[in-house]
Amino acid sequence: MDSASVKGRYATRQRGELLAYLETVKGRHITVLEACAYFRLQGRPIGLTTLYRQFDRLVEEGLLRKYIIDKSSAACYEYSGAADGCHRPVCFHCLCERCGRLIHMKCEELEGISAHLAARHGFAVNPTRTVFYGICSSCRKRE
Amino acid sequence: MDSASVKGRYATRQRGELLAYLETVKGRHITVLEACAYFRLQGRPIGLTTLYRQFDRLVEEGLLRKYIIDKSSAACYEYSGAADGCHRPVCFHCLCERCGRLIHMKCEELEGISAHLAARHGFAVNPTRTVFYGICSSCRKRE
DNA sequence: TTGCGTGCAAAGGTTTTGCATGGCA
DNA sequence: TGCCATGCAAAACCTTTGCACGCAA
Repeated sequence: MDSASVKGRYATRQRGELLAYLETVKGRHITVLEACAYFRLQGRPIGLTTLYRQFDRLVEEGLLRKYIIDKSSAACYEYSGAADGCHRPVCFHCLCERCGRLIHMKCEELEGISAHLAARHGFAVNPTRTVFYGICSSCRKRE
Repeated sequence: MDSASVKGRYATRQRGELLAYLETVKGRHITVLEACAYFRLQGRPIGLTTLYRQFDRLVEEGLLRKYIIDKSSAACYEYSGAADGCHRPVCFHCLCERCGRLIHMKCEELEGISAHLAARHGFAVNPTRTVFYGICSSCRKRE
C-alpha cells in the first residue's frame, strides 16, 4: 500500500515530498515550522497551511505522533514510519528544566508504568503528552 | 512566613489579592484569563501582564502548578496551597484529557520510576511538575 | 467533472516584551 | 532612595479559517 494515497484521498506532490522528508528525519523531533523551512530551502516550498493540514492527517492516520511539551513553542512531531499504529513502541520524554534538552526515552520499565496505571488505577496514559520534568544527567554532573 | 513577600520581592496589593483568590479556588483548575475576569468583575482589576508574571513566579515558588492540556487553549493552573514544595509527599498527578479531572496519586510503584530514571538514565525527576496525561477510569467506562 | 488539496491572506487566541509610571522597603 | 512591580499598548507566537484556484481521480 502506498501511504501517499489513502482511502478516497488524493496523492499530491506536497504529500509525497512530505512523506519522503519524514523518512529522512525518522526518530527525530520536528516541528511544522521546521518542515516548512526545509522545503523552502530546497526551492520547493510547501504552504504552512498545507503542512499543518497534512500533519493533522498523518497524526490521525497514525504515521505521526504529536507532542505538546511547552505551550509557548511549536508542537513537536515524530514520524513513526510504519503505518500500522498498533504495535508501535511507546515512548516517553524527559525535559531538562535547566538546559531545556528533550530526552527521548524508549524503555521497557517506563512502559511498565502504563500497564500499572491501567491495571491498578484504571488510567490509560497517553505517552504522547506525558513529559517527565527534571534535571538531566549532564546538568547534574555540572552542579 | 508570609508568602506574599518572598526574598527580596515586594508584597503588592495585586499579589495579596491573587493569593487570597487562589485560596478560594484551591483544587480547581483555573486559567490566567479566568483570574483576570474575576478581578475585573470584583471591581478591582489586575492587569493581564501582571497576572501572567505572578503566575510564573508562583509556579517557580512551587505554589502553583501549570498544566498544558491543549496547545490551542489557555494553560491551566492549580493552586497547591502549602508553600513548602519541600516536605510535600512525593505525589504524581494524572490529568484526564477528556473531563479535565486531576487525580492525585500516591503510589509506591510510581515512586519507583523516580528511582529507575535516576539510576538507569541519570535523570532526576521533579514529581511536582510531572503530569501523566491520559483518560481516567470514569471516562473509559463511559465509552 | 467532481470534490479534495493547496496556499495566500487574514484572523484567532494566548503569551511575551517595551516602557513609563507607581509603590514597597 | 533604589529597586521591584504594575499595566497599557503593541508585538510575537503558533495555529486556524475563508476563499479562490488547481489538480488528482
